[in-house]
Amino acid sequence: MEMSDTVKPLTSFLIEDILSVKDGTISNGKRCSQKMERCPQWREGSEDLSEPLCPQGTAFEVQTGSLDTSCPGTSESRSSSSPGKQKRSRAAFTHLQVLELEKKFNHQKYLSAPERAHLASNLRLTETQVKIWFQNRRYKTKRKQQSSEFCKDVYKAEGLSLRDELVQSSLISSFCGAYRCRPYMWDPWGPWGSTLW
DNA sequence: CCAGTCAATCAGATAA
DNA sequence: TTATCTGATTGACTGG
Repeated sequence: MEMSDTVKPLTSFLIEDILSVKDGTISNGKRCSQKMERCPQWREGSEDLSEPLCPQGTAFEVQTGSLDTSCPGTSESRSSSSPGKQKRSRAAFTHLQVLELEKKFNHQKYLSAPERAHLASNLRLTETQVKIWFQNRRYKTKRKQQSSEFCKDVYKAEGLSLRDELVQSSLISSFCGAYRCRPYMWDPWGPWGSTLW
């Protein structure tokens, strides 16, 4: 189960991938191209943050009404079923939004309220979305770091040498098995590895 | 009390 | 269909 490094994640969080998008040429943008289909606002070569950036079908549309509703959500039919229990919606941030969020996160892991508000308005996101994004981002980063440290510790504790291929492979496979449901915890290249520039 | 954080989990979207 | 990614939710905790 190779992770992000040998086979890059589909939604690339690699800053090099993200940055390579400038001039509108997406290096590996399978997923991006699909997002583009779903979001007419995302156009190639669009670096202008003044234009509408619309997360898709976010629940915050309902909560705040602050988002540009001109962009259709992915699950506009969600209101059609079970009136009592609203189906959870999931925004699909545009590539540009993620790019800017990543750039900001690269500089600072925590945002003050004014900074968050500014970024949110720049990206046409709600402050809550920006807050949650940073929250998730920090947590994911931390888990990655912890998993790699755990991996190192296992090798140390077991006194394994790299020659012990048999033991090594079984250890790795058991580790991978243990984290099958948490693939982001597996990063053989280190805590900040390739996902963190 | 409120707003923020982390940690864990849920669940939608999509690639394989 | 399954695996993966990731935005959103929840709950416990903290500081002002």
